[in-house]
Amino acid sequence: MIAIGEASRLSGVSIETIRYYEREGIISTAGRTASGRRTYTDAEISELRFIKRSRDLGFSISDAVALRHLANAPSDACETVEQLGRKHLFNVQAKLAELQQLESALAELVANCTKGLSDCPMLDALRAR
Amino acid sequence: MIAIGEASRLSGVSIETIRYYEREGIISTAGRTASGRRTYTDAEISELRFIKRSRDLGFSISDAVALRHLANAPSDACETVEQLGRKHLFNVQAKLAELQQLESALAELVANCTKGLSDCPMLDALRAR
DNA sequence: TATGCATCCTGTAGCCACTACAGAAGCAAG
DNA sequence: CTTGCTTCTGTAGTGGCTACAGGATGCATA
Repeated sequence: MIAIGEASRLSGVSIETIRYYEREGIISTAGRTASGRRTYTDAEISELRFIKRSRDLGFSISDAVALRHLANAPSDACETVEQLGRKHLFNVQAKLAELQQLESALAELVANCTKGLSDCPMLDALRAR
Repeated sequence: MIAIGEASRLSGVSIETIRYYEREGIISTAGRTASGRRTYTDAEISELRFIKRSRDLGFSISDAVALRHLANAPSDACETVEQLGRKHLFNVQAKLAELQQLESALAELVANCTKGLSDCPMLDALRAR
């Protein structure tokens, strides 16, 4: 019988988060012992791991849930999965581009710091133009 | 006399956010007309712009506030500013690396979709190993 | 003067996905 | 029986906004 602590260790999802997932209906409701402690089956551990992997790939909770449903669907789910994946990849690439721009802007500002072009080039940049 | 709507247009900060900033003590308290509407001076618009630029560079609100204080400090603030900048740049670079990893993992998964190596390679990857 | 529309006000609740308690109860080993 | 670990429920907090509801004010036009 798997308790929540071991479920957490096995899935990589924290105890608090597992309880949160259950509360929010993101995963199925765990069984209980006579004294009220949650128990988990292997299938439920897989469920947790599936959500965890999806989250680690940056999918939102609702996407993760959708993917899980698709994983249990009869078939022809693959196309829908691919669409979800492409949409997410697109968003990730957009965020990546944004972050790269930010990085170079910031790197330039920091590099100017040591050059002593003015009193403080970084503050100058932040001040009004 | 600058009203909040124009302050918003001039600074690029939304009206709701300006009010939020005031409520939280992030910017100084705006003056009021007889009927209770907020009024802004040029200095306050600059203040908003400063916060906006800092936020656009990804600094946290508390960093932005710290930078603003440093901008008004007598001098030798530049070193502290540089430290803050470097710390932030470091975090941004870490996040960037993480996102790049995520992007390639996701891109690979999506690329496999069309190859039809299995029923659905993406779902396979999300399922337990 | 009346009307209508834009702008503004306060206060509260919601977003995302957790995370962090407090206070109580259960369980296993020595 | 005690000690210490685990688990329980319930609630509140995080960051940084954003989105209302319901009302007041300001200004231009008919």
